Amino acid sequence: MHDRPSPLLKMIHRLETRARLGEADRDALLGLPCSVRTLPAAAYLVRDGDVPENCGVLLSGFAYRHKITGEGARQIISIHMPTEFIDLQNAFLAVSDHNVQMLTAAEIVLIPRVAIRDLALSHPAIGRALWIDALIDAALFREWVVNVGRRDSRARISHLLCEFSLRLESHGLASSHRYELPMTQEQLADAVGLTPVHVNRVLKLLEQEGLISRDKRAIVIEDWQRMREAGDFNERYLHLEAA
Amino acid sequence: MHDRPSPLLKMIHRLETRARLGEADRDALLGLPCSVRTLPAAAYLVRDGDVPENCGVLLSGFAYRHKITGEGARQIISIHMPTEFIDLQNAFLAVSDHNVQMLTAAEIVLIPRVAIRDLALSHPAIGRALWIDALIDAALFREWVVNVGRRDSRARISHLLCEFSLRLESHGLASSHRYELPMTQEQLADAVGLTPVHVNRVLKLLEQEGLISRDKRAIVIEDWQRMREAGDFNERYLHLEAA
DNA sequence: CGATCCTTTGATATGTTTCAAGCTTAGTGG
DNA sequence: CCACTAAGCTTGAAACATATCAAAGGATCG
Repeated sequence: MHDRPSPLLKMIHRLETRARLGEADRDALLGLPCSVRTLPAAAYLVRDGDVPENCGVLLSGFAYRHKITGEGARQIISIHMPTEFIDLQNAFLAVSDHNVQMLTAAEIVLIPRVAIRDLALSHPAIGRALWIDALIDAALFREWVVNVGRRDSRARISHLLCEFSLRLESHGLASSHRYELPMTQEQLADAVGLTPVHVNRVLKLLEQEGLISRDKRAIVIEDWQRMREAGDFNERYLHLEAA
Repeated sequence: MHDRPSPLLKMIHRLETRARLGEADRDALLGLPCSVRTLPAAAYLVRDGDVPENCGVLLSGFAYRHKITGEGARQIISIHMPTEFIDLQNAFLAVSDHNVQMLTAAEIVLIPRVAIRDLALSHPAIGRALWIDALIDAALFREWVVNVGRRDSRARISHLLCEFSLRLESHGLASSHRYELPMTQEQLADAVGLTPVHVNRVLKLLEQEGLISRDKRAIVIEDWQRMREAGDFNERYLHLEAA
């Protein structure tokens, strides 16, 4: 008999940076019932109003959450990278209040919501790690409210690009403020509450100012200090030290 | 010897609507070390960058959370009513990423963060109730991102007025869509990402349209159905059934 | 009863959207 | 391997929603 390595290994590793896990905690996590699913870009995992049976962990690729207004406008609410829980709230809330969709082709691990919930409640160290995860999630939402509510277009976009850079680096997926932005300008627009046309103009402007350079969707932040200022960016809300 | 009734009674009662608590859970909550503090309107409880020792529960009055941008603009992020936790995230995250300020004079109960944290991790039923609380908090942030990102001024303000109405009613603090809005138009503006001048004009408009009526800060939503439409309001995100 | 804070109103300025069209790139089938 | 197509990006001109500036009018509270 021979165990395949759990698809959750990397996620567990990330949780260990949040709270020290014991042997029993690790075993419990490894024992979680789960199934891996491969989804193409743009596939929905959860829809607004669904009553999901699972929580998803992103293994590879990028995902995003969004809502559609009555007018048909879309607002992207968060962007997720590998090893992150995409919809932890399903563990405790019955009905989903937003959509979860793939930004790129992606693999996700599905874990029954009750399994996650029971683990969070029965294993203090795991509970703690999940709490931190969920609370950082909420901290990002708060910052996005500010971004979209009180910053002009240049700052909004700069802020998002800064956030993306630091988050990717903290996941070990980029360095030197250089990365591949996995979204179209239309999606970018929906993340910052602007039109795609205007996003295009602002990106061009940032490039002219020498703050960034672009090649297709590859972004290089050429001057991190000035970019931080342009985006009114302060990484405190990312709570990177909690990781 | 004679115990004074715990100031936390109402909050505990609210938690019981989230998860069934046993005798031991209730005792643990009642045994929580805590102190009551009375704060005047506009007093700060926590400031961005603080490392708070406590979590606050609102006993009476209203509080709000906000952030200030580098340009000096303020964005209000949430508004809190009696029995709610104002800053649960302090239990698990060391440094605060936003300000918590009183909207009106208020009484708050301070509970040491470690006490809350240990309780959340050691008592599954309490943990569950707190999880639901925190996740609903996050659900409101998400809706606010949408509100501020993708709705025009009329819808934004209508949405906020609808949210306020339902939340107050669910707390037993209002009925018939009639309530006292505990904020100035400037604060309203900071909650929806507009200027106070424009908020004023939109309120006037909503009044002319017969959707609301006002007297000082007393609001009556005269036509709930049309107001819901105007605000593109769907209460799903409030997860009222979880209560 | 004066002073301060809030609300209301008008005129003008501006950032962003909307509309429309051309351009580039990547993918697909002949 | 080329031609075709669809998707995304870029650009310009005009329209519009909201901001800004400025000042007057209420309300509230020592």
